[in-house]
Amino acid sequence: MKATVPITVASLKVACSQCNLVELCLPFGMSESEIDRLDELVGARRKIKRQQHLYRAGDPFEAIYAIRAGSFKTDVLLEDGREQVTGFQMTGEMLGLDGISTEAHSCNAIALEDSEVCVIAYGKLEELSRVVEGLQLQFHKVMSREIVRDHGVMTLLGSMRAEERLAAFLLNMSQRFTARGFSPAEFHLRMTREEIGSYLGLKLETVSRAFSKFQDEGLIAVQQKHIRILDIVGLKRLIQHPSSRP
Amino acid sequence: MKATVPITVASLKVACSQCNLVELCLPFGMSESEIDRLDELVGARRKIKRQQHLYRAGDPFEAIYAIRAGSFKTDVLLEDGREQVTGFQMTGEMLGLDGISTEAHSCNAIALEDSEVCVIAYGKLEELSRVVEGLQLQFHKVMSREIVRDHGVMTLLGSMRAEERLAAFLLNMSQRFTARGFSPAEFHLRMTREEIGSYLGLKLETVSRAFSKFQDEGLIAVQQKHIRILDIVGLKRLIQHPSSRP
DNA sequence: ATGGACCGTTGATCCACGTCAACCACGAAA
DNA sequence: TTTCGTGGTTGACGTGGATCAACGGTCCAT
Repeated sequence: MKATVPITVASLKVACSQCNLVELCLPFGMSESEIDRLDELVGARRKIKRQQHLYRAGDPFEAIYAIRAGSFKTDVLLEDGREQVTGFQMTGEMLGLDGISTEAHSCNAIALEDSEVCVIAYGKLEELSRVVEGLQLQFHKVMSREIVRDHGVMTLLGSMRAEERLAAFLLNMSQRFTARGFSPAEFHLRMTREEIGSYLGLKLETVSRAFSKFQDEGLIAVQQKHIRILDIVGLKRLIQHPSSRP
Repeated sequence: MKATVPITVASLKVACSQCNLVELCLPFGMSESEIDRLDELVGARRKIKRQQHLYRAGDPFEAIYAIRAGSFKTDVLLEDGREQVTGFQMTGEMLGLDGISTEAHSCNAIALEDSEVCVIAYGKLEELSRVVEGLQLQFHKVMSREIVRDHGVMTLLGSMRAEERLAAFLLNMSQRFTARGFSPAEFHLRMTREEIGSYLGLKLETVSRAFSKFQDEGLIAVQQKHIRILDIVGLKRLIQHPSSRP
């Protein structure tokens, strides 16, 4: 049951086994020995400056990326110039899964701040996941989670009103910051109101107004991109018991 | 490089190698010999009557399903009773991928007509895709395609107006019927206006009105669930050059 | 054939959010 | 420090689609 995969030792500190994101990233749930094998997977790291593209729609697909530091947005541009943000990604999350289906990326990935990603050659991932069972399962789970997440966004866009959407967004951010060891109640958004609006299917003015309203109601404190959640329960209530719905 | 997987010969006619959906379904792009190996994958078939559930949100995840005949919708129910249809699936398409991530299904799958699915035990799929490379790649592509499709729906929900959404929906249906050897211009919808509305983030009245408007404009002919597309180009134009946008 | 449930259509009205516009806050560059 | 540009806030107003309501067609089950 020994693997015969050639072990190209990757440069020292790149190792998954030494990365503190192990619990969020692809190696999650894998055994120590399995994770050791992963170290050959991450070929290189790549730094992306704020506002720069990691990849663009149409680029040939070669690798997926794990965010090591920083954050990104993914978006789709329509012919007539409209932009739809399809997601925000933070450390430990994967980028590029959309490219597998057609062997070309179907959206743009843009850094929201200076960031760094681990480059995972897709061919290598396929190869290794044939021998490391834990990797195969975890990779499938990562893809599946993306599908579930997208269904959540579809629900939000299809059946919630503006304030519910923003409340859901804030709670989601809070939960993801928490998972990364940051405060659940206080965080810094890396994206603009316009980007939030695009993601939530709203105009930036509507986002801004909803932030102000939440502040007036004592649910949060907003100062530009800095958010403090004062009443988590209140926000949750907003989603479950929409104010005025028959 | 021979596989040591136990070959449990599945009952005769169930075989993928004899299924005319090979070009749409999981075996797409695989070699003859690879497809032969698939036959052990499909453990059984299951018939689902109209309006019955194939699985429900919360059900433990054990298998994914390939639609052999009929069609389905998937939906998510919110606490307060709102329903969001997350997709419509036709023959050859896969169901249940959402369940991998948490090992429980996250949505409901309901037959829109009397249908039949191939049951693909997930454990077996994992096992077999470790030895049959074509299967591994194709499975990843299927999942990735689902992600891309969802991004398309998010774009539709987040940045298109009612008539654009419906036009996009009709063109998508037309394209999928075509891929199955049916007419691109004439087909029978299996879902209600309310289900279409839920999927598109609109109320059923709005869907109905948009259908009528398209008919008045000579783009389509509607008679209940029967649709005839009279002007495909006109529908496409509707999406690319939204009528009244600054 | 006939009654009834469900589905679809259409009209009148309402309101949540988009649009347009003015202004303000902050950070980077000079 | 001033200036400039980008991003955020707020107000006034307009509108696309939701809501409410009435009615019509189709398909079953009896």
